[in-house]
Amino acid sequence: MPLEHAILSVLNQQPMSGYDLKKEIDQHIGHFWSTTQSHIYKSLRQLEEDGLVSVEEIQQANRPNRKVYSVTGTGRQELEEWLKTPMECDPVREAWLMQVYFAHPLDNEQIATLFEERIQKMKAQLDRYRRNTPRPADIDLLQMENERARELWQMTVDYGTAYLQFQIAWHERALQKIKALPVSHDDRGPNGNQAL
Amino acid sequence: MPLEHAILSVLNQQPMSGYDLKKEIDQHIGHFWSTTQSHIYKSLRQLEEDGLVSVEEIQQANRPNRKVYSVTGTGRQELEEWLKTPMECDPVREAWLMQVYFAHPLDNEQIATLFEERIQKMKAQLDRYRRNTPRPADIDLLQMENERARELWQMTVDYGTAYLQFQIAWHERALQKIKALPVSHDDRGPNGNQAL
DNA sequence: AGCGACATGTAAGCGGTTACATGATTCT
DNA sequence: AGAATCATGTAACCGCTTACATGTCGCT
Repeated sequence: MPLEHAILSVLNQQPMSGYDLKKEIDQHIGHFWSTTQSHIYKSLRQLEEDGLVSVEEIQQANRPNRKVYSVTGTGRQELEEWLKTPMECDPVREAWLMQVYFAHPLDNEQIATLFEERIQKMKAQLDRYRRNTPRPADIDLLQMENERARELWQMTVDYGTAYLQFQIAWHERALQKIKALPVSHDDRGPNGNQAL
Repeated sequence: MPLEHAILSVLNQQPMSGYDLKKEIDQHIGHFWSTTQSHIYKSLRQLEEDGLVSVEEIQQANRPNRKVYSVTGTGRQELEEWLKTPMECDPVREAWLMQVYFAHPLDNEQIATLFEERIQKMKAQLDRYRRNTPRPADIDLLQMENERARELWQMTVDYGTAYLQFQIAWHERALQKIKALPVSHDDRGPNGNQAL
């Protein structure tokens, strides 16, 4: 469903093929929503079935034909309604917290290492994020129609850094707590973890 | 996969049935990992197929038989390896950011409303979260073997509040930016949104 | 009489990913 | 010669959810 709305939104700005959609989506919202070719083609088929988009096949010499999709009237209605309906706030759901909760058979250093490695990974991720998302100077290259669009886009970029910084900060605070944890009474020295 | 490891971890503390697992999981990690009966039964079957757990069917008079699952040797090995391997940091992925990015055809007040409604929802969510997760006083009721386990559990609870607070704070900052956004040049007064 | 706890599951669907298939053209 | 770009998809799987099916017991 999320992808279908993204597709609808992009097509509303400009009709295009599945192939183009992939590039457009990667470029504009890829920093918070990755996707795949096959999923796009699948969603496109669904959208067509539901009458939200229409296709025009364009003959091409020397390369595969293109299927150019446009939003229909119904599609535009659906899009408008989606845009105006605030999204649900998903409940907290973090698989890695399982590891924290179930870590009690490990000794403090082992748990600390787990956190340190995650912190390293997240810092690397933040670095990559900053390198890969275009900065204000490059924005003109992604030709955005207006100032408004550019600022909204910038907000989505900022969310990513803010989120990663939050994660890193939380993990660093958590790491301090781990180090101050009472020593496991399961701990029998270097050969611990008898609970496993 | 995440659920399977949670099951393995719980069973490692104490063999039990699928029915009991559901309650145990809800109680202990439900604040960051919701699940369903059917998913548990399915995972249990998978774990058995993979030889990570074994079953013992217990005859009961006057009520359905129970199938009590225990972790096997292989299961314990798998569990240990999982516990010591730091989890991946998933890339940012937030469907609601789509709405932010694609909101440019709406006028400022409409976007602001979207944010305000989300903020309200998240505050309600935070309230519920605080009410529903047991506080330190109640912890003894969930009999946790030791101080260590209790503190790790507390960390997972704290993550939830920290996360929701972060979200709310980000949205509030974003709301201010929205209000300062240049007026849409699509804006034709009260009957705006000609781009839709 | 009706509901919730006890206890097991199946079937279908959802949104998504991974791997694979095809085949011409252009760039290095 | 080999890789990237253009352009379409299919099939199988993943983790998970929703809805449904079955049946007893004890409480109100």
